[in-house]
Amino acid sequence: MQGNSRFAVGVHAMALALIAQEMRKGKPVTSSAIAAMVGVHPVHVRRVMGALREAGLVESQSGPMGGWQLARDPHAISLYDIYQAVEPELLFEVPARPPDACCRFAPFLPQALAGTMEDAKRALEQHLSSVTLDQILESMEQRSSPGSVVADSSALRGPC
Amino acid sequence: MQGNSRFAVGVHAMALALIAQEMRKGKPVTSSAIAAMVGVHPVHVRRVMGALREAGLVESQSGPMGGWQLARDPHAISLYDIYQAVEPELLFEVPARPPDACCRFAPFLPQALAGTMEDAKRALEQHLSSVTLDQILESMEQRSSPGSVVADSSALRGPC
DNA sequence: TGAATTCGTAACTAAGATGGTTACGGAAAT
DNA sequence: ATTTCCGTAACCATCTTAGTTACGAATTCA
Repeated sequence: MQGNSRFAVGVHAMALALIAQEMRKGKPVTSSAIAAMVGVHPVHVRRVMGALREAGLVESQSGPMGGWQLARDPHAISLYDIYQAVEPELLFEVPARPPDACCRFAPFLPQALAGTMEDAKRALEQHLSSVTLDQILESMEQRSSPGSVVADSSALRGPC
Repeated sequence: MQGNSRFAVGVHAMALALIAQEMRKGKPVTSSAIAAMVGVHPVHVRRVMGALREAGLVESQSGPMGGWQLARDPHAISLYDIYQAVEPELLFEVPARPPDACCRFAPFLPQALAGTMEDAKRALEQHLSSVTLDQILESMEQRSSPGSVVADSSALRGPC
C-alpha cells in the first residue's frame, strides 16, 4: 500500500452511487457494499465519503435502506471537486523551508517557485475540472462491456 | 514535518552550488555547508544530492576541497529535471485499486482516469520545464537584495 | 606516510501518514 | 423493539521521511 487511495476511492464510490441512482432509483449504496467492491475497509469508505459529504458532493442516510447518494447532478461534479474534497494538501505545495535554515536566500525560495507552481497548479485544476463524473462512468462502461448496457445491479459485482 | 522536502532541498542545494560556482570559481560546496544553510541534516543532503548526481545534474568529489558542483550549465537545468530526479513517483499517479477489489468496473477506473491524468501531467511537465536554475537564482537574488549583487561568500549565510 | 577532510552508505531511531480493525452510540425503518 | 446503517473514537501495523551515529573509501596536504 503506497501513497494514498483517497482520490481513487472517492471517484470509485461516487461512480457507484451514480450507478445505483440510475438503476434502482433512490436507493442509496451502503459503505459495506462500496468497501467490498472497491477493496477497502468500510470504515475507510465512511471516512473518505465523510469528506465528500462535507464538500456537498454526497449525502448520507442512517438506518435500514440508508447509505450514500449523490447530492448533485453527476454532470455537475468534476474530478477536481472530488480531488479538492479529499486531498487537503492540494497537489504539490512547495514545502516551506525548515525553521532552522539560515541561508539568506532560504526565505525566498518558496516565493521564487511560487509563480511557476501557481501556473502549474492552475493548469492542473483546469484539466481536472474539465472531466465530470458521468463522463468517467461512461468511459468505464464502454471499457468494461463494449456495446452493451449495464442491466441490473448484479453487474456491479464481480466474482463475489 | 509533513510531506517531503526533497524537491525544495534539491532546488536549494543546486542554487547554492551555482552561487559557489560563480563566486569562488571551481570550489565545490560541502554537504555540511548546504545542510546548515538549508536547515536539514548533512546525510539527508547527501541522499538528495545522490539522486541529482545519478540524474547527471551535479558531480561530487571526496576529500578536502571536495563537495558538490553543477555538472551542467545552470540554464540547461530545469525545475523539471530536478523534480524528476528527486521524486520517483512523478507527481500524482492514480493509485491502482487494491487487489481484492471485485467491482466489475474497478479494473477500468485507472484507464478511465488515465487520459485526464496524462494531459494534466504533460501540462505540469511543460510548466516545470520552462523554468531554469539560473532564473530561480535570479529571482531569489532580486527578492533578497533588490538592486545589489552578491559580493562574497558571507552573503550566503544568515545569522549563523 | 600520516592526518585531516569529505563523500558513500548502512543501521538504527523517531515521528507522521495511511488504512485496517474493533467497538459503541445514534438514527431510521420495519 | 429489533435490525440496519452511519459517525466516530480508539488502537494497531505498516510505510515514508528524516535525524543520527558510525565506519569505510577517496583525496588533499604536511
